[in-house]
Amino acid sequence: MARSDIPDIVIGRLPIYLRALTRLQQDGQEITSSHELGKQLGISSAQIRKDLSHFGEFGKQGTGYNVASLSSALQQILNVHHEWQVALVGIGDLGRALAHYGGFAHRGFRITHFFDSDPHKIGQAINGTPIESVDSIAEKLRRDNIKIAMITTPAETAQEVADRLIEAGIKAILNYAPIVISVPDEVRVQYIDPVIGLQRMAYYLED
Amino acid sequence: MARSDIPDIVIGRLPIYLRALTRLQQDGQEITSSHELGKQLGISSAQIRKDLSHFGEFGKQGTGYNVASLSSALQQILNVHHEWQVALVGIGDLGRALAHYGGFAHRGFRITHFFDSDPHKIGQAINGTPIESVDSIAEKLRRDNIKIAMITTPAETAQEVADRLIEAGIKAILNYAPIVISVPDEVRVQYIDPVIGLQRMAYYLED
DNA sequence: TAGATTGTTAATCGATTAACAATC
DNA sequence: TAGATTGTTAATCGATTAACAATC
Repeated sequence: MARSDIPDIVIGRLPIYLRALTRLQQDGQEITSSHELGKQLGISSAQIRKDLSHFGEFGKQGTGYNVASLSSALQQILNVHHEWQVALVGIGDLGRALAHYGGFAHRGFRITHFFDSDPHKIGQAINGTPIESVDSIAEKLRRDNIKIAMITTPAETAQEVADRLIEAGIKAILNYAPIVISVPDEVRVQYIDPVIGLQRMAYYLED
Repeated sequence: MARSDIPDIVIGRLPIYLRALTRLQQDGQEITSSHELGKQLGISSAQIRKDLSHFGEFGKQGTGYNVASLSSALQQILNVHHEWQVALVGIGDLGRALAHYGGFAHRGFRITHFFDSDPHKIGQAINGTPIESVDSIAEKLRRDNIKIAMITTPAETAQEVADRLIEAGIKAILNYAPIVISVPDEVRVQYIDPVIGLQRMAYYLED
């Protein structure tokens, strides 16, 4: 089945499955089933089987799935079986926290490029790598063929930064700035805004 | 229409609308339309009108919506017209970054309680408020009637922390730990894991 | 009045789930 | 063999969109 024929909502669940499988693997569990996974994730077993069926047959009737091989298959499908280098723009508290976050390493990503516009920050080292000027984004990212970037600037500069990243050939942006950015069709954007999640839950709270 | 009759997916878009309206308001724009909002957000105008229609009539034919009053209406609907106090458990780099983040203040939330299990951190002040022991979660959150919490601990302790929070009467959890936690039906959980977003986008990248 | 935009209906589209034959 | 679980089909369910009367 062609890459573009598979619903994006299915793609969105694959990383969740992968995360759960990795955890099972760490716990030393060798076999699992769509029922067990579903119960753990709050997803129906039928949905898990249907989702996986878009990509092939990974299970064994009567038994279930081998945790290691399904995990490995999902890594291949998601393109995270090797490590992507990632650029980070905006070195504030959040940017630094992400730079120090150990959770990227074994899940397919490593932040290798840091950019900021503040002359006081440029030249400072993070994880041994110097922070560079946003003016050099195009040059550096093209040189190293970087395809993924994270934006952790204030909302006011996020669109401008996005424009520079796109000019530099970036194809995937994780945007922490609380604003929707406009990008060409071939560039993907994911958003992280904690307040969106909080407000969504506040709706259901008694006041 | 009753609270529970409205699809959660609709609720999930309201904070996006509110965020865009707040921005328009800051820019001094007084009137907008479902078409303008939709174009900005990448959502169809029909969907925006349909979503809003669950809650009443907020526009004027031929004109559109008054930015200030629609914004205010959405704040009321979402229950963020007053400020919620929020507890934060896990004071690592990410916890500190959230504690210093200025973006909660005018969107309905303020972090007022900090917890950690590390004796070296307990007693330290953040924003003038001391970090307290996770052992005092139940006591402190019940005393102050806190309903919302954020978890920024490692995955290993997230479920245990969630259990404590639920025991303390918390009804909404924003979970930054990369693990699905199990909670009773009356408790809502939202997840933030940057790697999930990165992996989802990696699928579409050429390798 | 002419133009624009809402709120709403009905049609379309797509996602989820129930059920089961196949089979380990 | 009996029990369990997959992969898949068809039915159900729900969400999105097109279209338009109402009306500012």
